[in-house]
Amino acid sequence: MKLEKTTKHRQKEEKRRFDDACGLAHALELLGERWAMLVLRELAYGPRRFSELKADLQGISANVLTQRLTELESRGLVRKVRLPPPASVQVYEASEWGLEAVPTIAALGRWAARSPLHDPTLRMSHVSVIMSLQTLLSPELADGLDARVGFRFGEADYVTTLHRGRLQVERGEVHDCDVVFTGAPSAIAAVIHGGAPLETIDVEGDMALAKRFRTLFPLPPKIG
Amino acid sequence: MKLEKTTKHRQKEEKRRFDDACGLAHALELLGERWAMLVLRELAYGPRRFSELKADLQGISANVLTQRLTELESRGLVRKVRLPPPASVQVYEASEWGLEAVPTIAALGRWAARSPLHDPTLRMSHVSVIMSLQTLLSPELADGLDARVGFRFGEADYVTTLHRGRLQVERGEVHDCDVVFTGAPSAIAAVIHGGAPLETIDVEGDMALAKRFRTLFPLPPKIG
DNA sequence: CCGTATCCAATAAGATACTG
DNA sequence: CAGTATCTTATTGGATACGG
Repeated sequence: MKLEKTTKHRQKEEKRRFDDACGLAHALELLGERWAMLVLRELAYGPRRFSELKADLQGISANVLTQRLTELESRGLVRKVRLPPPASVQVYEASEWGLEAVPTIAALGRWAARSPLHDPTLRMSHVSVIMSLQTLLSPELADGLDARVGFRFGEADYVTTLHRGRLQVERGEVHDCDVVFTGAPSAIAAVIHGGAPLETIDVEGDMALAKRFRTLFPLPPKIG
Repeated sequence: MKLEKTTKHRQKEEKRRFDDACGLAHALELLGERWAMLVLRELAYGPRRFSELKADLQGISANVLTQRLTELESRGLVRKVRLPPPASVQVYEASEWGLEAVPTIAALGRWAARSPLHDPTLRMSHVSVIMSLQTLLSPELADGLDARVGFRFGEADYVTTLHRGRLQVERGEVHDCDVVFTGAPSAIAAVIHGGAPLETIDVEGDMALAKRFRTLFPLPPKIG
């Protein structure tokens, strides 16, 4: 005989909980769904529009992106904002608290880079490239070095400031930089993390600084 | 007209990848599936048997647990070990590298505890309770305090050592402790994190120490 | 162009029964 | 105890149609 429907039909509202007071379990309820952490990553350096997110999160479908954004908004990680005229476009931005999770998820990325299964030749978004710089910067190697380094990825520009072994990041027009890297995100990542020749991207400014800069972000050792 | 089957039928082997070189995306391929991080959490303090995992991960089904363990094993985070006779039982243990992810996922838990949606009255496993102590310990509050504190949860015992603002953890028999807490995981968590009266659990040993100990693990402030 | 909503096929998760 | 096998339900992704 069959039990009617199922023993205890879950209500739609309380679907798929872990029912675990552990903070980690709650973290997974907040942003454990597929794509959710990657959406938050894309918002790490400022608000983005729906179509940008869809383009940079290669493979996500519009309906899933809509759902993830709605969920993240209802949970307080993301806000839906309409920019004032004349721009007047709709953007999504991470809340203060949502941004606080970013260093932790970046640390997860650093940990995963030690996996032999990791394939660094795949596509990267510009956000991923900038985040990898912040995450992999070695304070020892950067010790005593001050620099203002610009990035032009085509769809987005960043200015990063190296100071006291930390890399501060701002999105926006490149100006007053000591050196500027121009190229697709994957190409720039290949130069900085993969040891590809500097000539494969455009570099303007202090070439000696450019050469030193690319040595400051050592990949963690692969596991054996 | 319909395209035959689908435009590009994914091979089973390359199912559901993110196709993103970002370390975070790879982390999610390694342990982003439902339950995977919680399985790893359960292995944080030593090997566990299948039935223990199934019991402590309330709500997981046997087939999903089997699948998560198999996947984590094939990815190098977990090893399947048969203990030598006379025990001769099968256990699962985290690899060195797998253990390296634990502080990061614990940090995610700490972040999530600030959510107003977090319900700390739900069930906790003994591993979660011990991990919450390690994660929430305030080095400032614990400054200068040395203590050996035991926990008897019924199904498992731990000895924790407070030294130099850090809490070291070992699973195993309680002995030579300054104070020992005995009770269900949720009851002990309620006393230490929730401010429940000390009398709701068993405390043996230095009562003054017990009273101070429970103040060393402040919850992060709720957002609001 | 900016999204939303809907439908459908393919997977993943869940419940439960069952086997060595 | 340690899982498999099987069936049901939920989620995902892809395509496409729709509203501002």
